Amino acid sequence: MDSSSRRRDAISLKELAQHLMLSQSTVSRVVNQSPGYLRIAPSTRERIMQAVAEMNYKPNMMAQGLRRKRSQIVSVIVPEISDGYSTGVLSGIEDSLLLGGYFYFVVSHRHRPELLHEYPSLLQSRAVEGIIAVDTLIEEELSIPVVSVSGRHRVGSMVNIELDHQLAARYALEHLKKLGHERIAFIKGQAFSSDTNARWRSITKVASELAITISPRLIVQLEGIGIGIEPGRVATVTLLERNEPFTAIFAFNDHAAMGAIMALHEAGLDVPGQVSVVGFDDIPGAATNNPALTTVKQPLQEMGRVAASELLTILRSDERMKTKRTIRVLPTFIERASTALAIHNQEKKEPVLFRSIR
Amino acid sequence: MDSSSRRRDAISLKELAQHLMLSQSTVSRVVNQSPGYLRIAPSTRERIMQAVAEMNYKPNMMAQGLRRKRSQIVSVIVPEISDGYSTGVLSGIEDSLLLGGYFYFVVSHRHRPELLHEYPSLLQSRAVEGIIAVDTLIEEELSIPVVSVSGRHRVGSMVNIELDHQLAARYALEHLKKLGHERIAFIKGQAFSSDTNARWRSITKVASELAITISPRLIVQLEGIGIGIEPGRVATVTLLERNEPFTAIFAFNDHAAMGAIMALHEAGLDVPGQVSVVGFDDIPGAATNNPALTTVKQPLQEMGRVAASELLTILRSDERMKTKRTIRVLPTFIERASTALAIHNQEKKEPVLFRSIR
DNA sequence: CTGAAAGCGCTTACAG
DNA sequence: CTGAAAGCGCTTACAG
Repeated sequence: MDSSSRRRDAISLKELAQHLMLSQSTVSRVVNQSPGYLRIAPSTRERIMQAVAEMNYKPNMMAQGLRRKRSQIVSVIVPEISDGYSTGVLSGIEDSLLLGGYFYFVVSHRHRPELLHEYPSLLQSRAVEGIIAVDTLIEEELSIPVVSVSGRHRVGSMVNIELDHQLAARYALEHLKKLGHERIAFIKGQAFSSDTNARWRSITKVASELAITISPRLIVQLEGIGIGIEPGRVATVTLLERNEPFTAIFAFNDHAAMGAIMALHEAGLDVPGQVSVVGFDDIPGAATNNPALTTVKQPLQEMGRVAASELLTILRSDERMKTKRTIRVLPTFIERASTALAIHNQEKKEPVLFRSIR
Repeated sequence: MDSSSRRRDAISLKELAQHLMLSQSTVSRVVNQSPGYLRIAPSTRERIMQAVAEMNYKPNMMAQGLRRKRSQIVSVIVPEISDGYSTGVLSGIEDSLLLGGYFYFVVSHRHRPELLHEYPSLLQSRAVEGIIAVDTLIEEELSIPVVSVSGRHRVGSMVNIELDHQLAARYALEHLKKLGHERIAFIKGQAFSSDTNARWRSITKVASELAITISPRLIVQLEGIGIGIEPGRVATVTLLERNEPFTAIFAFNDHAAMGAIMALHEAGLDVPGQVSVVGFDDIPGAATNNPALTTVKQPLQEMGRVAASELLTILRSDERMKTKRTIRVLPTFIERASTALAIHNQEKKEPVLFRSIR
């Protein structure tokens, strides 16, 4: 039986100290390299470090946390964990957090108000040191720092990681304009989605700069907390029923774009032959979608990484009440197969008119 | 300023007791409804409960954990968090766990051996009470219970949640057989994937029952820890280079199936016109893939839910060293657009021969 | 019916 | 250079 397969239960500082015939204080100091650590005799340090390794001593984080009043835990709160968006951000968060010696809880609220309300206090009772809110708006004022990823917070939130929505809108709109699209339909985000308004403002601004007219009859909005592509499909059906001609759709996110494409297909329309569709996010399924999605890519992992390292910075600096600030990250634009030249370009300056589906 | 917007810091049991002019013992007993709770005067109980609500008392879980030697935390370990598979399971896990009053850490090892080795002891030092291992093989023997989702464990693991691989193989193979496919290619899972062997055994077994011959030259295997569809694409390129005729591919998972379709397209082959492709898992992108994937669906959420509730059961029963057991869950079969009648059916009993791609 | 006391496993002034 | 002691916020025998 080699030492790696032998299983001992955790050993305590007290036992370790006894074994070494030293006080807990001394052992604790060298284990943690705490101030005063250097004043301890090198030979003693040596002995201690050796015993730590041999006996596989690991401090009990609950005791440590209780004493130091730091749990070394943060929490990430997302709308829905089985969603490409949250998941990309989470992956980036993990990178930064573990390097900093923190673990994280993840909780998802699924847009249920009770959960959204309960979680902060539940987490507080868990002595969580900070919160990263992904695409969710924290209403209550918390006594721990929160950094949010694309969710502007009235209160609490110290740092906001936000996409440069203006650049995003410019990418998409210039692309469509270059392809000759003039009648562009828009699928706005759900009212509860924290990005919805910021994104929409940028779109209208950029549209006017580019002299693109937005017809109110070509604006639809995602509704319901349904996950997946269904909300986008429904919105597009509504759009088609309005019987207002358009040659392109700019969707709030990739799911909505996929749903739009499904509705378009169901209505017998070709994408991108008759209608071009631009998505947003570049979630994993975007590239393999039918057709592959042209989309504005958010650097999700990077956003997570930045969020986590900002939170750690706040936690390390004792003055918790820093000034609020926003960190802007840049989108990129991915051209794939769901966009093409507007049809009236090849024919005669006249957008296609769709008959109502029903 | 109403009471909901006023922010107080956490109040301790001691302070609460002082305020009530009672001992901590008494207050603790009623807060926790611990044994002896009923012997306390109803009027006292009343007073305490009221104060708890008013002063918003929440026990400090670190102190509670230290004392009770229970952290009320478990950990989920997955290969990669931004992956449809893990994510589906996680979503189910959350449901059960939060109901039981547990929070969970999630860590992803990304197939890096150091991480795989380090995490168990890191988690142990965090006083995690149990581990749910998703598609990952824990090598070391742990002193805490682990339940695994589709990963057979030599050691440690108490409960295994496993798909009925035989039924899965039967679904896929019968489907292909019915469509007239006789020369079926197989993309096996990566060597490190814990499902690979079990699945393959079931496939060979069912194939022989159905009198389907598996040609060794039509077997390829996913390689590398690459994420996404690339490994499947590469494997399929290899397959095509072998120049051995086939009319269908049964892929290890949906990602691989998508990669296979990409490689097939690149080689100028139509799916499902010339080659049918069956996937596995039914991840979110499967339905919107081009073409939409016919696939064996794993009940991922259910698997997560069951895993979590089994773990909670073990944690609640003190006799930790229960007998090992396996819980089998059932797949379903989803027919979509990536499979069709074999070509030799329409023509003359002769499978298409592909020329080498290079 | 209720309380005083010990102790979970640590850290950290304070002292020498 | 090192140690004794207090205390973080709880729970739980033990006692009355």
